[in-house]
Amino acid sequence: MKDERTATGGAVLRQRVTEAITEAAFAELAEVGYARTSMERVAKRAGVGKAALYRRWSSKQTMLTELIRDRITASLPPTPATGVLRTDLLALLTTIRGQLSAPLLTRIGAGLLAEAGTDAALAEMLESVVAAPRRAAALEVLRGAVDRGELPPGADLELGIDLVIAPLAFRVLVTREDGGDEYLERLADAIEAGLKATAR
Amino acid sequence: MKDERTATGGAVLRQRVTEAITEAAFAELAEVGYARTSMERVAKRAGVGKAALYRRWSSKQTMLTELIRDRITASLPPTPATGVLRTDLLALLTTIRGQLSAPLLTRIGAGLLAEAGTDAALAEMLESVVAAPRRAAALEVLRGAVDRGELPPGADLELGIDLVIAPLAFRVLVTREDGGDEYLERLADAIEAGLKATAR
Amino acid sequence: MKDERTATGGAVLRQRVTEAITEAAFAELAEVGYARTSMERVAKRAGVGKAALYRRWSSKQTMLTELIRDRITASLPPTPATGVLRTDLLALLTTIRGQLSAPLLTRIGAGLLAEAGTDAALAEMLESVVAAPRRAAALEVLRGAVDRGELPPGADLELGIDLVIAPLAFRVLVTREDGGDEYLERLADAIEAGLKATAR
Amino acid sequence: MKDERTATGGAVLRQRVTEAITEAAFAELAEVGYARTSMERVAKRAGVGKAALYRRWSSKQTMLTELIRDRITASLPPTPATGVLRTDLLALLTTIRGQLSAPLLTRIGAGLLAEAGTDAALAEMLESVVAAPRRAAALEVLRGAVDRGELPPGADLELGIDLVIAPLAFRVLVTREDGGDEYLERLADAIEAGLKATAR
DNA sequence: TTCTAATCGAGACGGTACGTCCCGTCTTGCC
DNA sequence: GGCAAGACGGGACGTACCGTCTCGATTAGAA
Repeated sequence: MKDERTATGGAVLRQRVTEAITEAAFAELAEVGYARTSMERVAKRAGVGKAALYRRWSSKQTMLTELIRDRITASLPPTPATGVLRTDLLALLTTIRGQLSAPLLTRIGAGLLAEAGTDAALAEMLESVVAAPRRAAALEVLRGAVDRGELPPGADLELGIDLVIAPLAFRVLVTREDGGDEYLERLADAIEAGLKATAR
Repeated sequence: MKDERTATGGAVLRQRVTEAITEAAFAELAEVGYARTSMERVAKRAGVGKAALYRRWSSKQTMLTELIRDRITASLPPTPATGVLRTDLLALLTTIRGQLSAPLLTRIGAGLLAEAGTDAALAEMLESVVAAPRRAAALEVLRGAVDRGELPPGADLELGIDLVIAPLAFRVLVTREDGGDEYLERLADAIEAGLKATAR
Repeated sequence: MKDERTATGGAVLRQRVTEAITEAAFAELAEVGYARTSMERVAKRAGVGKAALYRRWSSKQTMLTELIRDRITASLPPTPATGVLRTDLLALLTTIRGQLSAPLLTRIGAGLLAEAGTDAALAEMLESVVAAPRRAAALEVLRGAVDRGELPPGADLELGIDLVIAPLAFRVLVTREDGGDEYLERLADAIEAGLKATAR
Repeated sequence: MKDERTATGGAVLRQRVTEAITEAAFAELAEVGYARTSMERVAKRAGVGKAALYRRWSSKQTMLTELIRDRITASLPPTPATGVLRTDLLALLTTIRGQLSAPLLTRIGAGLLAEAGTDAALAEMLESVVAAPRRAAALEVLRGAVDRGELPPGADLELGIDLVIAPLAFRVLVTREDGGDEYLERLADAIEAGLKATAR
């Protein structure tokens, strides 16, 4: 996160310590979840003083938010462009399903969302890092289909985005079923057909 | 929930106290959210000893889970049966949107879900009290449409349920946009057309 | 210290806990001294939560100050009244020497005095509980001698008080020699003769 | 103390840095007292890195002990020798009073003494630098009086030393009254008369 | 004058203690 | 026996220093 040096001489947060903390924090998150992760245990586990944590982040919330954001940011979805809507949709749905199914996310996803209700900075982060890129990818896929004439010009692409993301996210994160390949295929079919019906 | 008398003696949990606690708890939930609601503050706010809380519920989780469950249970969605799929869907979507938009739910919804990741009892409660009835209502609407021939016999009704619930929930709880009437209409159109495309 | 009950029902600081803390605190004082005594260790040693300490005293300083004050207050010097100045002086000096030599006092006396430099409440406490009673006892002894004609009417009794207390305190607390019986006798002689020389 | 050059290279502890630290340390001592003086604040105040302090002294105790010792050493009392006991005593008492009244000493005196209880090196320093020279001066004054026949040969000069130092120290450092000139005169009278009475 | 090694400011490091807040349990005396 | 009040042991929070260590920049004696 930081680690860029200051103007003159001066101390700098050490990469090794940051890495040890990061590793310990994710291990705790995986073991006890977002709410029960404690700074004290993270520090102990990383073999580090509590101050090393607070030198990097101003609070527990900030630390977890930032660590998770960085990890999520590292896995942006590519935008498929096969030239066929159904194929593009399937590829996108498969990618998103894979990212949502990551053990970390299923473990802490809801906790993050909950925290976002209180913490505007976290909410903004989730929007910009998690939601926006996926909405953008979905929008691009749909817009391509409109350009190629696979979807009518008046199709409600905003609704289309919701259809791409919401049912899958719901299934994986809330219902905690995995959404098998067949599910994805039928979802892709439904999205395509459904969107055609939304043209003004 | 309780307030049934115990076996011996004449002592019974007093209704007035239970009500004061309930009121205070929801007030705290609304003000500070699920995670930051503390038993200490609820007791103080209710003008009640902490023991009065623990006499009724075994833990903070249990108390909040139970209180919220009772409140949610009180607002089960009716199953519309107008004889026309699109009308039924619109009615159902409107009802669900109304319930999801309740200030309490937007405030603590994600927190509940997060806690459910750790707390199996809460997860089970949410499934049985929140999800199942709404899935059942959606299923009944869709099944009626199949019976009337509005949907083909092979339509994937499980996916249909997701389409009814997920995009709307996502919009209201995550995106925090309200999903206006026009959104509901297009969504209803997309569900109907989409489901027709899922027949084997 | 406290332990008097509040008006209605209500919790009360438990005597047993207070005693355990007191015992642990004096044990720590004896082992590591005033400055290095820590609340954390006192609590651990007493088998008590830190909060139990802070419920009784608002800070470490306050706790130690109050505990020590109470212990000191319990040992007020009696005022000897044998009718002979030299005998009275010897008795008083012996008593004071005994109290100053208590292991606790030699261990923490200077620390208390140091803290008093910063802490006006402590300073006032030391003055009223430690100094004033001893000054009063000395003054009474000397005034009796004036009344009986053993000392001239113009003798400087304020100086007399200093002569009774200071050399002995200095020897025991600073020089850390004990001031044997012979020392006390010569000191008594010097005080008597010295005071006679201060009459205007 | 230091500032002598090392074997190789050109590096030497820089005088300017040492001076800045010294000045900052005494400023902190004066402001917050012995116990609350922190290395961190001294370094910051001196515009110096913490390492600069630890390069010169091995610990906070050592640093403060050494700095204070050097400052005290600079103000040894001269031994008056007027040929008349009472005059010598008055001169000595006046000098000692002046030194004890120095703002620094009244601020940190008790703290030093307290620390000396734990820290043998500090205790030894105080004895050799503070106490011993003053005892020696007092002893020389008294011995001269014995030689001149102003005091009997058997007079208890050890007690005499206590009488010179203790009441005055007590008044200035503990009672925090100043001991006016009249007090010194009566004290001198009392010492002279008192000592005459201690001859075997 | 150039080289070179220790000192410099800055502050991160692992630790220990501070004083606070909340958990879920326990105790007290009133009703 | 329920009740209000709140003390209890325990654990985590975020802060302040301790004495040590790490950086790159400075500085002054030796070559």
